[in-house]
Amino acid sequence: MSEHEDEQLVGEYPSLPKQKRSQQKRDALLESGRALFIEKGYEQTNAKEIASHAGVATGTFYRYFTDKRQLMMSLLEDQLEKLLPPEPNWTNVDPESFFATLLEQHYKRLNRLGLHRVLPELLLKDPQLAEVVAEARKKIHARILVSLKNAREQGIVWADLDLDTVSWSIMVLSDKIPEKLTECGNQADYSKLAKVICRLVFPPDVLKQLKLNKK
Amino acid sequence: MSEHEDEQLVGEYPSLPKQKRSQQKRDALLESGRALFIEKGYEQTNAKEIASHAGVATGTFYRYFTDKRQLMMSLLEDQLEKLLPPEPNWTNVDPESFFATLLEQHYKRLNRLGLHRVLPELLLKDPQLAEVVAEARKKIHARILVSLKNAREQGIVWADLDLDTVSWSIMVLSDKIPEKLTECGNQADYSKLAKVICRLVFPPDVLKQLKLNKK
Amino acid sequence: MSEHEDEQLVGEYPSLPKQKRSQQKRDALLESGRALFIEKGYEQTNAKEIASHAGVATGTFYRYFTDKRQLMMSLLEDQLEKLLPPEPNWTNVDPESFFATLLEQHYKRLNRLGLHRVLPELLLKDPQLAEVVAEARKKIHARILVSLKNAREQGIVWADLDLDTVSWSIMVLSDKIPEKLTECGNQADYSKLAKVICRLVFPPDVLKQLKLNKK
Amino acid sequence: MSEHEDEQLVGEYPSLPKQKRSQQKRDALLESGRALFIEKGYEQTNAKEIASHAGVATGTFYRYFTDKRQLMMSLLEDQLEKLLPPEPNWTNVDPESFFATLLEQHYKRLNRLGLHRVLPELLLKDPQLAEVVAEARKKIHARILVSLKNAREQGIVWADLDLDTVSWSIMVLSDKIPEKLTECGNQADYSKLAKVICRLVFPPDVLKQLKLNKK
DNA sequence: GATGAATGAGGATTCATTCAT
DNA sequence: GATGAATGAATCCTCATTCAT
Repeated sequence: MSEHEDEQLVGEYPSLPKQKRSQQKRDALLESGRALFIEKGYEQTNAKEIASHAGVATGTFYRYFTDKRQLMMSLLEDQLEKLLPPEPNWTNVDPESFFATLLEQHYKRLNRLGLHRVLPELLLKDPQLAEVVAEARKKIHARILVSLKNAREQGIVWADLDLDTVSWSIMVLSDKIPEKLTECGNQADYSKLAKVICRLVFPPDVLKQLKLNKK
Repeated sequence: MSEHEDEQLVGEYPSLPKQKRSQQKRDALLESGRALFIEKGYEQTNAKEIASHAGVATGTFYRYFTDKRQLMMSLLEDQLEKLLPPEPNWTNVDPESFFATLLEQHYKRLNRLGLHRVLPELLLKDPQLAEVVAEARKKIHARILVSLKNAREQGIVWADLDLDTVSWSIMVLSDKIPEKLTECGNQADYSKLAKVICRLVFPPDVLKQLKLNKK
Repeated sequence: MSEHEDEQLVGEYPSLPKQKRSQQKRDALLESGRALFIEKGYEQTNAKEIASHAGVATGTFYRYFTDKRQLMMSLLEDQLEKLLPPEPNWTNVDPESFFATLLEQHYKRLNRLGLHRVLPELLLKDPQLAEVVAEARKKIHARILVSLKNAREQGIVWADLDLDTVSWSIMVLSDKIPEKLTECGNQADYSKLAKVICRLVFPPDVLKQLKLNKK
Repeated sequence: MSEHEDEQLVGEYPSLPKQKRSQQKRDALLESGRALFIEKGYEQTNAKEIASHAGVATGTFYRYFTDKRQLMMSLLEDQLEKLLPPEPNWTNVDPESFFATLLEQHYKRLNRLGLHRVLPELLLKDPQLAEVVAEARKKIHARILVSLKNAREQGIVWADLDLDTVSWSIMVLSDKIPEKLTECGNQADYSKLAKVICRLVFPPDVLKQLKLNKK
């Protein structure tokens, strides 16, 4: 057998759960893994704990996952794509409100996943997983970039900024919201940050016009 | 040298090395710790490896540090403050070049430290250390904020943005440079990012004026 | 069986063994611990040895005991009270034979426990355990004292001796039998020591009378 | 070199200290060893601590002793023989006062040595040392036995007791004084125990006569 | 399928002893 | 002689993984 046999993203499941009870157990394990990874960190959580938190025996864990790394991968697979932002139609929205709402939603999703707290640790130790994450980030980045390019074609974004850099900046700032809220403490910062992001994208006069359009 | 000179934040060392050879060993251990933490991750590195990488016996490690956590703390203490940005005089510099240079320096420092790759992992598991880091970040944030406030008094920054949010954004974007360079691959992105940051701070006409002043 | 039945003095076990096989392993570990403590001394025995002597893996030891100290405590708990002497009815027994038999039994019990050889070492290093042992000794002392007091009320013991001191002396001499047999080598010394003890308790004429009563 | 080269009692000294400074250091080490053995137990004390308590470097310890075992042996050699009781002249003393005084002195010596607290631990792990101690005890036992035999020739001890057992009992009870004082707390128990011991030796009428002789 | 007891390699740490200064 | 830093074998304990029930 090749050492690389599980180089598809998540590897083969020890068994493909087809029945309802099985699926429930697998879900319980995923959820317990997520909760414990967030609470105590990836490294500090072991398979036994995940199993017992999910109300199953240690051995059962290994029926559904080869190890906690695979469970982690499944979590990521399930959820990373949920972070893709929607494609906005700039002429229909108030960009500041739009970004503020987006940031809040993004923050809530990040918080629900919670994984952003453990990811950095994992990326270092698990290059395969790092790739999965990088891929997801590239998608997000690309999605933002496309929006910006569309907007530029409409002549509504700064002409002198590198859109790739701008979209990357938006992504980074969005990702760091949880940290900002922790560091600065103010729960209503979304609109402030939304304003900052809008400045990166729209010249003030354009922004004013867009707001008027909306109303 | 006073016996108490480094009894601050990190607690007492198992032994305060007084002799030159000792200091060399301690330094070798610190450097090995740094290198291995960066290379393999904090969790994946153990005291034995650090010692052997530094060319000393396992026991010697414990002569100088109570455990690898303390070594980590020492690394941070030694180096976090080196990340403080200088206080700029906006009327004397071309802001874009200034930021580009700053970003490049910051990137090089981060890379030299390398610790940014292991920090996230640690912050989760070690609240005491998290505090040290948060403190350092607050200092950096504050330093940037002060610069911006001075600039605002000179009427040279956007009047409608929250400076706290702007300075936080600058810090976050700076910190993520290593990641950007990895993700996007382009080593000459500093000026692009510098432009983006300048847009957050200076209205375009002000910026043009500042550039002229410089010349 | 109640889950709480042995949560007394020794604290909770890492796991309360419920199954028969488990109980067997736990017992095997206890027995191995006892044997090795006696053979090599407490300090000289480690968990790995106890486990391998019991035919289980090191980790299994830690499933049943937090450390060897707890195993020691369990041994003591199980067995100290077995050393309590029976309450004699002086008018029904030949005191010399009674004591001789008692001494022999006590000796055999001590030998079976074997712990008397390691106890002194432990008492110094483990005050909690020292308390357990002191408590047991106090019970034994008290039991002897009660017997003597009853006998004195019947007017059959020396009137001029301090009964507390006498009962303490009996306890001490009994405890040292193993040492005496080692030092002096004579296995049939029980009756000699019994005579000595009888002299501490009964005036010769009373003793003669008691012997007659018996016959 | 033979593995048995130090089978004389204490082994060869790494160096025979002839000079005053050396002798002082050696004494300081012995005293520190004694103090720490008593305070923390033999096993719990290490060479480094003994050295530092004596105000010398670790290496110096090994100049004077091959290891802490040898230091222990030296302590015993120096002091065990001090425990030999004096030869009494029964016709000249009040036996009860004599024994009471003897017990008190013995107790004080034991306490000064303090070693009785660590001996049991050692005897088990170090048969060579056990022999040294057994030898010393035999001497003490013999000394008491001789006294008793002399007394018996004068017809002043019980005729029906085994003198060997009686002398052994006296030794054991004497050795346990520290424990009795701890267990029972009464510092003035010497005379009570002296009475008990006298009962083992002298018939009451003889004792009365001896007391009269004294006066 | 499910269980959870058992495994044992591996990490963290200590300390008796040596030896360069 | 004296020093104390350095050594590394040995110990304690954990936990990912297996497997008999």
